[in-house]
Amino acid sequence: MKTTNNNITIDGIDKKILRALMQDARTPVLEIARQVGISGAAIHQRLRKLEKSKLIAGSKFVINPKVLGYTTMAFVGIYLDKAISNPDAVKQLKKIPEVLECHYTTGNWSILIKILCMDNEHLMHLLNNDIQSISGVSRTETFISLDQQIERQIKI
Amino acid sequence: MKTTNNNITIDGIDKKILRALMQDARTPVLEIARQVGISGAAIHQRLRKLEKSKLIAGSKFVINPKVLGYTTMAFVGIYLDKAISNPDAVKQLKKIPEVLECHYTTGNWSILIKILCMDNEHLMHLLNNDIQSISGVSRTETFISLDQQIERQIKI
DNA sequence: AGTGAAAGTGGATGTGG
DNA sequence: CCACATCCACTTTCACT
Repeated sequence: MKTTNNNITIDGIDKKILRALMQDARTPVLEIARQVGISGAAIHQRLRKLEKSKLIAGSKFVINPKVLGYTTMAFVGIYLDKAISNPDAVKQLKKIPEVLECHYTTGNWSILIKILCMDNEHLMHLLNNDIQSISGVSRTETFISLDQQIERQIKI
Repeated sequence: MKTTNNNITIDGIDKKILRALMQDARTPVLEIARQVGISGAAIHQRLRKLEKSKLIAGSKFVINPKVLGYTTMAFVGIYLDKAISNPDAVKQLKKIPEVLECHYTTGNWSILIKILCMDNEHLMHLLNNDIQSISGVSRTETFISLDQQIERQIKI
């Protein structure tokens, strides 16, 4: 029931605390306390330990982009000329708000991005006008996600 | 300054509220109130409206997997035999906790997954023992993410 | 490490502008 | 749609175990 890495040891109680907060960051400390059977103050102490260990990176509100009309997600593999450095390309990609993830990958492409658009037309527009126009981008390969069937964090 | 979609209208104040909470889900309502210059009660009313519209999907604690020793992220494109249905394969993939995302994609592959492992050996083990062994999986292509340079939600 | 209580702060709500 | 005031719940801290 214990997991040890990088000078941090988390036991079953820590895991229960984390699991509760990973589901809902606003779960009251006292409710977690009731669930695991120790006092609220103890939960609080453990949370401070977990924050100090940097295991807890923060908390985020998750918004549903579909409500705003963003319905088309896609992955785009990007080939870069040798002339351009990866950091320069990433700098340009950061300016495109629809780019949600950017990875420096092994394999065919230099860069793999995840991008969220309103619709196919929007995607096409971004590919042609914003991405292809970045200097050093020679070619792209696009994979549209018809359905995201799994979305989760690592299991604690 | 106004954005309208799917019967929901969010103005500049709503956007400020969302931006604050997307950064840190535990930002106190009263602090947001101070920032935008209206009362806490008004913020609260707007939050109820946003929740009702389903724009707010929830809140999550974000944990840093590196602290637990998960340092290798990869994307795996999966080819499926025509014999196997996509839902059946996804059902198997859900049982592998290291699989964080699973997309039904257009293009070469049937499925694209994002996977988080301790190291290359762990990745190899998962590919050979867990993923390749799923019935219907004929072939995979793996792209290791050497560095994730962008990670964010859609801009409000 | 954990408990229990005390003190401070923020969340939730209803009334009224 | 917002402000103010109230009440209640939660967080945070501390002395003690």
